[in-house]
Amino acid sequence: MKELSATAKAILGIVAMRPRTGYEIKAFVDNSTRFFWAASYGQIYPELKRLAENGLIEGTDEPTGGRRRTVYTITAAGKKRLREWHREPSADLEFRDEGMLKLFLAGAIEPASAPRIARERAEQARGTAARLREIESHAEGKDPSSYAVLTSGIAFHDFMADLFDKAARDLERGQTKRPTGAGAQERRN
Amino acid sequence: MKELSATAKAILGIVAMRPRTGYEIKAFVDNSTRFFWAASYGQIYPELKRLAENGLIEGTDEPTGGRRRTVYTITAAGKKRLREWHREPSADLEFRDEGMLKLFLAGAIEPASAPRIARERAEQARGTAARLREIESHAEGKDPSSYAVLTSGIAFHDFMADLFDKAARDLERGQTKRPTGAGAQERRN
DNA sequence: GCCTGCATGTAACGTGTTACATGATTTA
DNA sequence: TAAATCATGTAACACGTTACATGCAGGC
Repeated sequence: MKELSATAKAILGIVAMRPRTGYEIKAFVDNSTRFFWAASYGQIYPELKRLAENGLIEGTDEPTGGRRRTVYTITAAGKKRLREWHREPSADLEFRDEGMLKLFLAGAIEPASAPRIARERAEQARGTAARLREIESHAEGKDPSSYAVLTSGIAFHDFMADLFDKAARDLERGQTKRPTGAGAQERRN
Repeated sequence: MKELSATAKAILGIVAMRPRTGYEIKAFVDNSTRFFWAASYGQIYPELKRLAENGLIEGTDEPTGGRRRTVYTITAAGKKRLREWHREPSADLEFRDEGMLKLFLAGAIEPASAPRIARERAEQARGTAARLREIESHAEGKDPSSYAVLTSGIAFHDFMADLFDKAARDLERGQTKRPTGAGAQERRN
């Protein structure tokens, strides 16, 4: 039995919260972890099968009328595996941000458009923060740690919005405080 | 000539800053855009060929002694393409954060370890911020917009460190301020 | 003469998204 | 009865990383 991918662990963890079908897992991901951990049907269904084959979860047929339906429950082995994972060091966060990329390259493309790019990115962040607040208001994962993550997500996107607004203002004024000697040196680390 | 991938645009943009070899592009990415846009040789070299075939960049052989070396320069068509891209709406930022995932699932795995997870994640963020400060101190991309992005990256990781430290403190005290009625309602959006 | 850095490339692999196919149940 | 939602699944494709192969140049 090979290493599990991080996505496999995410699915395993969600099943650990309470038994669910593949469809329910997708719905749960879409309105909770989506912003830091997404998953598609193309991953979920094959992964559920693999986890079941490895004895980490167990599927029970629970049809609703004539509609087939398999509910997965975590096993003792699955719980053990999750606790092990919890103790291992985590991978660095990875993110790709096309807005940042555009802003970074603005000088080589059209310097004058830099403030606009920054403003647009700020707007995007505000939108995301608003959607997270929406989720928070009828929050499902109500235990302390998942609530902490939700709150952090909101704070994070609020922060990004402020950051890009500030960058836009600086760029508009042409006051980007470039590293011209003293100023930049005194605060390294 | 099909759509360019976002990575293709990143490479095109870097060539637009000044002519470079594939090797130099990789080095540049590794110590500037890496934290919001990474790229590997496996992408860079094939992509440079494709961009050249499409007439967006042009490769010139400039060997150093007997060592073959191709320097790529942006063409007029390439510049045009970049300006078009600059005007299109950007994709949402996407990020995956294994530390956040662990924290989110902590309640279903081992609630008592949640503060530790949060502290570790904070430590990681401090490390990343420190590496960015290092880059900032001998910054290559010195134009206002790329400098703004670098500064933002530092502020971002500092913020993440504070965020997770704060979450850790709250979780230690068991004071996670859960959405118990009024408090949570009054500030939704 | 050896190691590090410059330089180019590819094959294999793993991961993830999109689009499609199928069909039952519930609600308007 | 039509549309939305519950439910499962896969095939094709796109994207990215890792590991390897190759070879020259410069400094110790």
